[in-house]
Amino acid sequence: MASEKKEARLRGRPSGKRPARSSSAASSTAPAVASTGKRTTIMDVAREAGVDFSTVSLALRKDPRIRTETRERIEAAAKKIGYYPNRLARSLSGGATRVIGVMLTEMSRFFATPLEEFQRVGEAAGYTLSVHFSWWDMERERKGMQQFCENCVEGVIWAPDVFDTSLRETATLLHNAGIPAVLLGLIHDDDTRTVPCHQIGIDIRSGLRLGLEHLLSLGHRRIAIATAAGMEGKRGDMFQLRLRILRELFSELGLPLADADTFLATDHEHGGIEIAMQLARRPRADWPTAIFAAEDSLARGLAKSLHALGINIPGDISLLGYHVGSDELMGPVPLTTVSLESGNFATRAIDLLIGLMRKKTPAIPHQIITVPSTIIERESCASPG
Amino acid sequence: MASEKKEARLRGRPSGKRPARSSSAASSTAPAVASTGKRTTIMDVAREAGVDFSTVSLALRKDPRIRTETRERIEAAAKKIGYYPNRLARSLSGGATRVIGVMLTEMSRFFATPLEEFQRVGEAAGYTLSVHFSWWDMERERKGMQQFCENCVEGVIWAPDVFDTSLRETATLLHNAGIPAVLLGLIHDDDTRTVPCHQIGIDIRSGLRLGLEHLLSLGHRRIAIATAAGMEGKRGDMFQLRLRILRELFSELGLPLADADTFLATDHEHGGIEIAMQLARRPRADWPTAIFAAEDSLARGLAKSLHALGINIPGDISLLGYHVGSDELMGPVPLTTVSLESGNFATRAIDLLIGLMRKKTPAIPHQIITVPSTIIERESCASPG
DNA sequence: CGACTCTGTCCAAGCAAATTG
DNA sequence: ACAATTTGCTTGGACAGAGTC
Repeated sequence: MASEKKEARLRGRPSGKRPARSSSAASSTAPAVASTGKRTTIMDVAREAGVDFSTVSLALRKDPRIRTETRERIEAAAKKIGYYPNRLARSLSGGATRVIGVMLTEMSRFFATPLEEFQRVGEAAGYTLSVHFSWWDMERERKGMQQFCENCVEGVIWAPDVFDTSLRETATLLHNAGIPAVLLGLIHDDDTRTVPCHQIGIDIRSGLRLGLEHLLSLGHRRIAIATAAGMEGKRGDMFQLRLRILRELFSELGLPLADADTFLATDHEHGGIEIAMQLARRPRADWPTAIFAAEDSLARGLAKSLHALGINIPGDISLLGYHVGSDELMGPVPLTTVSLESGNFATRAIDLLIGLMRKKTPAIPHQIITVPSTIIERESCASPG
Repeated sequence: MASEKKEARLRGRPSGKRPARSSSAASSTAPAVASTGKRTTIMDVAREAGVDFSTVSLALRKDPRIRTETRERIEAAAKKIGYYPNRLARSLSGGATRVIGVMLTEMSRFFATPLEEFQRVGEAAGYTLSVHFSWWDMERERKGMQQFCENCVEGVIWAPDVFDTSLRETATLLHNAGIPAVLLGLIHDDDTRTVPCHQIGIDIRSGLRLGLEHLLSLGHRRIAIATAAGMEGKRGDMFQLRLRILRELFSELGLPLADADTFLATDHEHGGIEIAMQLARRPRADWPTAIFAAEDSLARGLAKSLHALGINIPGDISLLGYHVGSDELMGPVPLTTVSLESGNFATRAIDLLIGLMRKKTPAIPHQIITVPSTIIERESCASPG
């Protein structure tokens, strides 16, 4: 019986397949699956090299127990028959799938750079990305997370965009599955803090406040707001939120804010021209001395438009941007802007996650990191007059 | 010996774990992994329900061989101890991973809608997305595809953006692995056609030609071009290409094209204002009667800018857009545009791929589908004068 | 010469499910 | 409803054979 078993091991699978030698007439790049319909396995390599299949496993992962000469022979055999490992089997046995789950609400421009960043850092650390969109449907999000668990992802990055009570349940789901997770990009109000999950968030209020204080310190007293609060959908909600916070900050700081100085565009990308024209039609004496555009793409469009209309930045008017993504185009005037500190917050998120995945013990007291904003002074803001 | 084996089966794993009953004091949502560090398996459910683990396997997939009563008992037990299946094991045994690999060059705005579309259609068909970016690095692309193979994805969608000889090798790699693939969005010149892979592509030339012919048929004889050929990077290359083709088409159609009527912006999103201002500064007699903006985002910005400057579309000038993605915002004037036929070409790609994955035999003669363009007539184009 | 490391290789028990008799 | 087998790989331990004291 023992010999029969050994025989089976050498044959690989029980099907009466011809020994590999017979394929020596084939081209050097063996069409592993396409012809036979069966993927080549470690057993095929073992047969080809004349060793036990476990030796192949050890050799291919450069285990010191295998002599160099033997290893090279095995590697040659593997290459010859076009073998590559089956990660499913490897993961099932070894535990690590090397997959990170990424749960986003939608593929907005806002997440483009973060997503690339997850890939860049993840790839360097040997991870692959599994991406899922929820479209703000919490049930879809939960199901996606469930799939992440079933697929044994090793970590999850998660940007739900808005607070919802279901976040707590989802976080618990992940926690029970032993999967470290990083919640990305929420504002850190009290509700958010109760979600039991590591968090990297943005403090919109303090960023906007920083911007206003910067303009105040330059001597501006009549500051206008430009935002795309007229946009539809969730994106518009975010601009609405910024507008609301800005209004609160104006009153906190004792600044007046005329309705005429609250410019609401319907589109953050192409809305700049509307605002520029509104401004241009007014008598110069009735201009604010600075505009705080609560989104960089709007600020860039505004800069281009003002420039095209012959309005000088910052000579005639100062322009301050605000952004939470990464820097992009400069436009006609290098834009002074409120920016997240220490580069990209997406990088911090993926770095944190990879750290959590490495040490198997997920620190129970969840880190809640608020990425502070900073002013990047370029050329679009100056003192008035 | 047999009884010993049975004992092992019932115990599940060899570690001297306490029977599940002892956890009955725990909360209803059992913290499966978080406490023990071990995931609950089908064996745990079996022990809880007092049946064999294979019975659990059958019951959870509603096999008719299992009595309803037993099944319900098993389902209750599974729920109680927080069991969910391990797809790794399921895939290893059953073959289907239900994962689609998506290989993109970068997370540009261009791919946002397609990516969401892959998720939407894929999710409906029970698939999950594994996303990888190559950043035009063909070696990185090859490695990513290799990983897709190792991870046993069931299909690949692939948008390399530019033709490269390595595409042939990569296609062969996938073919040898028996993984159906759809190559997305290349122009179908002769080089592209030699890549042994199903393809869904865009015929830029015929789309642009259609646009020009539409303007001609409306009576326009002096047509301007607007494109963001001044942009940097790969995106700029694409606009350069459109510009080159447009120039060729002008000469083929015997149309004059003055340099003054070739508007080159440096930014497709905020470039509209520059062009609008250039136009506004000219005497009215020196205007073209129509502008063909070779990218919808540029066209929208241009529409907004012209509108803001008091220039009437299409009364004063007609504006024709061009796009290969999905429709977005309308702007001040609903834009007449050259669009891909039958909706979204991304949908066609994912539909094709899912079809290929279903029938295991990948049709050897590769389909090369060129998605034709069509004119969507809205309100921004009219006859001149 | 036997007890002793080493080495290089092999064995078999896993991993968590599906499948089939 | 159960038992046995299968999937492809990892891994700790077993086990020869060579080298050392």
